Amino acid sequence: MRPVTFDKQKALANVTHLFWQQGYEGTSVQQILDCTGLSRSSLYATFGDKRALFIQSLAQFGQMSQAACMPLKNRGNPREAVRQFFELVFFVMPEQQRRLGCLLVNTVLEQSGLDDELARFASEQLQTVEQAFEQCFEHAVAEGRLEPDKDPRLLAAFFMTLTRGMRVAAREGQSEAMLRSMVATALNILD
Amino acid sequence: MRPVTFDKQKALANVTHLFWQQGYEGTSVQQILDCTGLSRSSLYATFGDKRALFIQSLAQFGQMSQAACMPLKNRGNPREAVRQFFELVFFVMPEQQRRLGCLLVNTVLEQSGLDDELARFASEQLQTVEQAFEQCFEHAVAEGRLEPDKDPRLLAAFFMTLTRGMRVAAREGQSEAMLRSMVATALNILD
DNA sequence: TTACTATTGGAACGGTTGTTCCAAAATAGA
DNA sequence: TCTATTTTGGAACAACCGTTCCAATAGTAA
Repeated sequence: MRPVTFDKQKALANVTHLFWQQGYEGTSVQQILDCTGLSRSSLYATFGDKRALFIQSLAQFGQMSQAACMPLKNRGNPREAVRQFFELVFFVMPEQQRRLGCLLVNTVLEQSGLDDELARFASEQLQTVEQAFEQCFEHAVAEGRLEPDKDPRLLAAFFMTLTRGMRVAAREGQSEAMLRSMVATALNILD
Repeated sequence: MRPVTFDKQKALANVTHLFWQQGYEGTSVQQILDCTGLSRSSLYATFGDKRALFIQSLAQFGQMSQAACMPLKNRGNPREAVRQFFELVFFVMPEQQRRLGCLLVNTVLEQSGLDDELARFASEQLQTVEQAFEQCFEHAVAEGRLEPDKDPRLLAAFFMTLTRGMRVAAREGQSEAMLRSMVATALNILD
């Protein structure tokens, strides 16, 4: 048997980055071949067609998003947990990468009404992050770190929506300083 | 001379609605012909090519967005002005329309990195709305309706980013009740 | 070295894209 | 009614889309 000569994971990462920049419809199979160095046959053999490949990219990106939820799972000051979440999602990466926004958000907007299955898949990944927020706040209320009149579900939706908005703003080129200020402003909601 | 038999404004409105649903790349010229009833020749004669037509759609949508800023221009309680803005942008229309999100936001995400000129044009329309927010808060501070330690520019960016996020959430199918709650939560920032 | 098998490169496919062009149709003015 | 002018319908275009297929290649095991 002849062995595969390319790194599947690395190829997928490159493709994900391409989809992240240009979206699903904006990326052609030819560009995918160029950026991975794969041949058409190899691409279809290892990943299936373009749509299947895109789903794998969404899944990979979703896992990265999950990783950014880690601070929300540490018990402690919820305000600090949320701050660290935004730090991970927006400010750890270089500006060039922050300007791409979020592949999941981009996909929801691009594919709603066109391929609702893709849009729903992306949306589900985002909801997982929202659940991490919600659990963080639930624990905080239970442990007295958050006033009991705060609604964990509403707060989670609020911060998730702010995240979505900041992803859009980042793609519009909003400055890091302004993004940081908005986080600081929003954190007052928790007091 | 032979007169034109169709209503140009109505045709543009139909096209705008189509772009709003499906995006720029997701909409084919054939679909545009079907939804307007125009022939290829008439379309190209009156609107130019697809890209030029899309720009006209963006401009039309931008004007609608400006109209929603009216409450921000009335002197009075800024909190009430902001509340009315969200009322106009999200809750006056039927759910079916709210679920489309915002053509400008959709375009920013779709076209950044592909056709930066289109993305910038859409982004500029959004910034005009942000300026309306900023002037509203500036006046409010000057007239003592808002505490002087509030930064109008930051508050404007914050509410604009919340709007962007809510537009995404609306396209994801977020309920009206939840969207209303998020507005109520955000308004606390002004206290 | 030989035979086998999975991988690979590239040609070829039908379909759709946006755009152009031209002849036919239709109306206003004379 | 006749002419002039513009709109209109539809054919035709080249370019690109995603996908399939097949023969050549290359590495492995015997």
